[in-house]
Amino acid sequence: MRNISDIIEEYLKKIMHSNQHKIIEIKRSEIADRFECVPSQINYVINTRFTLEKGYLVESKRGGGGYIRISRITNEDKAQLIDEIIEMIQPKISQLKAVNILERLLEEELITKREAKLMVNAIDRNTLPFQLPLRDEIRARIMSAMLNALKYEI
Amino acid sequence: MRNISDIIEEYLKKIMHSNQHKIIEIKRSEIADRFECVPSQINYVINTRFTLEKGYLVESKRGGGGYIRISRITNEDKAQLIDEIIEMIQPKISQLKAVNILERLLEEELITKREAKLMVNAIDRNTLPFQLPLRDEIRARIMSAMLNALKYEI
DNA sequence: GATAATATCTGATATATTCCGCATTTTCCC
DNA sequence: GGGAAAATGCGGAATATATCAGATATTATC
Repeated sequence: MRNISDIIEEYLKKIMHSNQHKIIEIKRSEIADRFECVPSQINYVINTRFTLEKGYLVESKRGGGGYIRISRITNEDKAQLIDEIIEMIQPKISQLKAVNILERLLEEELITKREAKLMVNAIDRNTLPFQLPLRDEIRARIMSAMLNALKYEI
Repeated sequence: MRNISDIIEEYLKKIMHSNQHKIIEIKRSEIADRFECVPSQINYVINTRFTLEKGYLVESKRGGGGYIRISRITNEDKAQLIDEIIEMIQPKISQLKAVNILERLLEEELITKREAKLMVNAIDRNTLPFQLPLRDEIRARIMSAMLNALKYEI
């Protein structure tokens, strides 16, 4: 007998694959009712089986009209490269090194010129009003966040 | 089944876009009757979905002959729009308002989905490890820097 | 059997929607 | 000029929905 988490996971993947766009939108309470468990059980299933590393993007909205939306996403090689870059820049990175990384991504056509310029501006020393080493730490955080946004196509 | 606020929002946007000048004038009570909700529900929809950050201007008149008028703010000049947004967000901006601005720029096709996502991640509260109001101030600076990168074509 | 990993649920918290009850403004009529 | 009708605005309560930390239970591994 499998556990309720496996059953819910299987159900969600089934309805996702039957959807041409590989995207589903659910209400926690409805799924919980259907499988006779508490609503936060759905959170557990989603947080453990539908992660970015496994190729899913989860978005949600609280309150009346709330929902949970799960999308399938792709492009593992690029994701891996970006993960390596993110790991490289922890826990802080200088502006010069950051710009070099962005130039590399531009050369490999993983980002556009506009995106490069946007990111360069976001992490410029004039944008971040802190002393070193805090400025380099904040720069690493912002850089990582932006790179994370590039890992997958939707 | 979606909630009544989303339905009213969609209806208002539809009649606005079918209008060449992107301006509509409504009576609260008429819309409320049409969608079978209380009149103040219209206030809620307008106050949350038709904000300045999202590119709308709302005017109204109470009393007999009262109305609500909603206009789409149009900007012929992209650089001017971005300058106005940069001015709007000084000296600090909340994450919600920033996201609304980016959605507006996305709607007007001034930025791509990827660029929007990149910027949303850069200014997310999880990226900026500060207490309020400093976090909103840093957010404004990063946002301004990124918007400045978009003012002109490369 | 001890420990680690995973699963399930509780209770608190965050966010969004809907409506109530009243305030305010404007127009019309006597 | 005053009162009634026609209109919108708003603070707050109630309700609807999701997330999350942590406690506890179950299962897996050694």
